[in-house]
Amino acid sequence: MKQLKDISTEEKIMEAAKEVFMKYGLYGARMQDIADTAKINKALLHYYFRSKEKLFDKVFEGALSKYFEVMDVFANSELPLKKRLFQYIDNIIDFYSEYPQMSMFIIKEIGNNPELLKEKIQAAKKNKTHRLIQVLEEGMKNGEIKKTDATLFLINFQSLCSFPFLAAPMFKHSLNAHGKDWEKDFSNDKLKKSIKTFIENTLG
Amino acid sequence: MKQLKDISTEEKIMEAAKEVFMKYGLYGARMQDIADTAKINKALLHYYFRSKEKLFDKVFEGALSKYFEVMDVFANSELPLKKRLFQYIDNIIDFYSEYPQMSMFIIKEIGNNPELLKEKIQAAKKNKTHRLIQVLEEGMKNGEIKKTDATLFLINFQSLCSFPFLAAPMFKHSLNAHGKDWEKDFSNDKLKKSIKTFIENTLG
DNA sequence: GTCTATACACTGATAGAC
DNA sequence: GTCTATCAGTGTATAGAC
Repeated sequence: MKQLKDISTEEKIMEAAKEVFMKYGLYGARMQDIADTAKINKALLHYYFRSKEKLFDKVFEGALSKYFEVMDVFANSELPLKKRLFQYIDNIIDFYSEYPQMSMFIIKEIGNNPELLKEKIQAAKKNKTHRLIQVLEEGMKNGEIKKTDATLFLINFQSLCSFPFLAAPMFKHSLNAHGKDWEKDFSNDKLKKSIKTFIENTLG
Repeated sequence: MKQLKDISTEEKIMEAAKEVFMKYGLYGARMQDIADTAKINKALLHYYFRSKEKLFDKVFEGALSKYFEVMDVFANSELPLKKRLFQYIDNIIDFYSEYPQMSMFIIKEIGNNPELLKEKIQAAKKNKTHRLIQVLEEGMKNGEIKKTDATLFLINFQSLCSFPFLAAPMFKHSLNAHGKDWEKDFSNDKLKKSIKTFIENTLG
């Protein structure tokens, strides 16, 4: 059984590692930077996690499962399909709001090391995205929603949910630089509503 | 006046630098990696561009202006507003198709160094996004398009155009892993059409 | 302009005191 | 478990031959 003290330091490291790895990626991140952020010594990083790669793996694994665990709520529900989609929108937007860099981090690291990470992704994602497409196609078959390209719908759907948080820094600079106020113009509720409208228009 | 030989090597470096910087970012990229990619010696990098930072600046500047220059086509045209939007969609999708990492690169680097890059972004973007919002709001005023939140529309619009290319590696793995064929299921034309449908539904 | 050799700082990682 | 000191390897950058 772990002691409270152990958890504290280990989790301090994990939190710091998450922050730094998400910002700079595997190769760009510096162990010193992680240690400073966690307010501990560099050597402790190697004491808890043997190497940079191992620490990164832990962070990446955690990010992946959190990322896809939101999809469970959607897949397991017994609500009507469109209600499930709406609920999923609420959940995923709230999730991104809390972890704005999550999506970017996963995409970027997968893009850089596709082979290395393949198994992890598949393990975490199994029965997630796949099930969503399946459910969509079933819903189209039995007439619950309008017929459309399920894959393309999924892409558009994920785009609308994810990109605003990825590109927030850019939007912020761009809008603020021209007198517009991002904090005022953008809100999670507005975004949710607009994505729901997209669903209504696309799936009827 | 530059000689042809000079341009050749300098551009070889720029191409290689673009590739490596986009993949790993400013801090993750290695000069050796850039030199290898350009098939030249490491010392030559410093001969043409004095430092890593200076080389990065050149790459980032080029990326930014290319990224926003696509918007010019939109802003300067005298076509009806919706036709301009449709033309912009065609252009930006073709552009991302050629430079899939461009959007990610800019977003990521702006996110990491907001202060450092502020002026460059503003210089490159001036009268671009701003003008687009302006044009949209004018179009709503004179009844050419349906009234809606211009900022939120812009976010959704950019999301639909950019994210599919950012997340392509993830989508690819996810779909291929479950029997679906990304290369078959996804095409630029399908994406263009779906975004145009979004425009129709949103702006009437 | 292009290469080799090298200076010098920084990085991940380990040893050893406490 | 936590720290300081330190090593080997790699990184950016420069000097100098051709």
